[in-house]
Amino acid sequence: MVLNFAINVATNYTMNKFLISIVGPTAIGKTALSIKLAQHFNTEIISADSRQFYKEMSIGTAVPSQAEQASAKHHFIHHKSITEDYNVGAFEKEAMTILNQLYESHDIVIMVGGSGLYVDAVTKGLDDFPKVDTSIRTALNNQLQSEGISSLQDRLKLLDPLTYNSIAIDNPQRVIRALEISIGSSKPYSSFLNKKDTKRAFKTITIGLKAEREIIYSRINKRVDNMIGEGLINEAQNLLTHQKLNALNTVGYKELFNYFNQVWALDFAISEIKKNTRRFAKRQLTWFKKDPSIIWFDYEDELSNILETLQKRIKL
RNA sequence: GGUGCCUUAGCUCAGUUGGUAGAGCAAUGGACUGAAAAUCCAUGUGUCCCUGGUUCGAUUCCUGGAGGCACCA
Repeated sequence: MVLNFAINVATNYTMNKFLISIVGPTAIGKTALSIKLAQHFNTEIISADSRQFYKEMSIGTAVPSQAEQASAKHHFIHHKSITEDYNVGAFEKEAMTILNQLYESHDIVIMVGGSGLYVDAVTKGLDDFPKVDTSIRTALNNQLQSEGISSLQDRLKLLDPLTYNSIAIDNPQRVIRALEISIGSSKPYSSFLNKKDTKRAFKTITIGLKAEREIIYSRINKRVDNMIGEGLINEAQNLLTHQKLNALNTVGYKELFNYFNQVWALDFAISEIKKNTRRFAKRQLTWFKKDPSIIWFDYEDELSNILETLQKRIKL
């Protein structure tokens, strides 16, 4: 205990590495800001966007353009295939590896992304869970199909009453996740929680971009139209054979699959993309709103204002 | 110009045999520890077109008006 205390004091005292994390709803201008900051601080960018990982998707995920990627080095863009299994835990580990490498030659690194869970995985850390066989999840999903959620709930109540009482019990993904860990490890899911006292070797400064809801929504509508103009329909059509993959359970693609499968008219599919993107933005706002450490700026604020705030907090 | 029908939530509409109203969609609020652009939970926001009358009481019935649609001229 005494030793741990001493180490913590020592790391805090010498901490002079910074992660500037940029968050906010989709289509508000995070990418542009991240590149300006990367250029200003002569550093690189970590992307925390759960769909920009996949190299088969570009237009619908609003991946930074070639020019943008040329003006600042990006990590975690197009580094995985949609056919690979990928998740937050793997992302956290890879991100920490890259960050440690970057901090050898940089004092400041930029992170940008709209996936709140992935952002928090880097800044706050996740608990360690044992790896369990994927067949368990498959079996649980089959059980959900054949017997309904209540049979899964009953099972969880037996294996992990603590989790049964604390999670959103109507949410199949939560119930199945808790069950697969409890079954696969023979220990309750809850027994793995809050075990890790995460200490990062860098200090995080989080910048949030905000705008009136109406402005966000009109930017979303415009962006979707632009995506269609840039060839999203063709990009989605080429992925139709993979439509069942989790990576393609993605706004912009799943709606067009309904068009290709002759369930929806094209105009309707496009308006659904807009609607689902609006709802996505709303969920992002809900996530980020509750983090009191975020320093918010209007999407039209001058870069100099943001830099001024950052300079005050960065003491190298 | 005549006749008929319509006007209620952001949209499409239901309804009240007279006691100030409710569905779907849209929207809004929230949750979130390896599916997270995923998944799940909660919420009805209203000059019932205007005016006058009847009535204890009118969004509902009656008079007049406005707007819309259809048909006839």
